[in-house]
Amino acid sequence: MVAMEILLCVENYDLAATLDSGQAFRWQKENDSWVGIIGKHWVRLTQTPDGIRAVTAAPVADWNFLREFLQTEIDLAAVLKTFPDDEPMRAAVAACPGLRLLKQDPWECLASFILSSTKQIVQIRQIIALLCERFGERLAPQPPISSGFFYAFPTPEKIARLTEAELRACKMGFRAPNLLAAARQIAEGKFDLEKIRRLDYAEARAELMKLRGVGGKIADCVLLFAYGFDSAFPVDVWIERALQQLYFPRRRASEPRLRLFAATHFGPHAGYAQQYLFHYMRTKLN
DNA sequence: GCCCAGGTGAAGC
DNA sequence: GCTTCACATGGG
Repeated sequence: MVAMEILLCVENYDLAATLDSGQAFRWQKENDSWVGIIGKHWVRLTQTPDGIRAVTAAPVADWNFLREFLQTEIDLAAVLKTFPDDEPMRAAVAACPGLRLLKQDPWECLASFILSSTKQIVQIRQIIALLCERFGERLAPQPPISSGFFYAFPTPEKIARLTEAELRACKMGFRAPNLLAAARQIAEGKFDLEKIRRLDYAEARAELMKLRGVGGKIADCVLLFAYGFDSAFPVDVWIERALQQLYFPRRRASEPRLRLFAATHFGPHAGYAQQYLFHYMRTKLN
């Protein structure tokens, strides 16, 4: 039914933690709600006792874009059961039992994580906000009951036509040429983001790593947050610290060694486990 | 000023 | 294989 509002019934879904856990960078808290853009849809999300209430700025005929993005159909309890039964995982899950993985647009996710390297999450948000304001499509009509304007994430074609200087002006520093090169390859049809879906995990990872500025960590983020490869296990400074402290407290393990451990220890949904550990490390007091 | 941030790539052993 | 370094920029 065409409507501007829907209630997605879902249990065990921590909306705030999910939208604010460093997998997506464009969601803003407004009072008790979260406002963001999915594709060209302006959306306001609110956690309710029954699930998640969504309000849009324009009538929507097919709400699957939202179910897909939020991954509300995932049986989280079944995923959690596959986690190893050890003390660190128990603590990480207990700290935030409704944490979920989103399924984002591949280009937005890839571009965002190209911009993420050696940046704090707050700053990644600032860079992406600037990029969208300057080069993203202005979304009309202006959304109700909300402040400011909203923009779509700029397309590869749009970014491909920019200069490196215009990108650097968005404070992205040495990441600018990497984003520009990726956008140009995609816009010119030399790199196919859709093809990634048809590859297995190892092939898909290798394919993404052909892009300048995309190493194993960023490739894993994109595979996990946009393509749904649950086995992808991004190892960043936080996760490296977590694995080192929680699983190898006495001896130092190299990054390849940690990746090997992660691939075998956390099971088929290692990526979910990774998100719990990441959130746990970033939120716990110590 | 100093150190660090959801890293990567190149260069050195 | 492992270690070190440059790379922009801003926050604590």
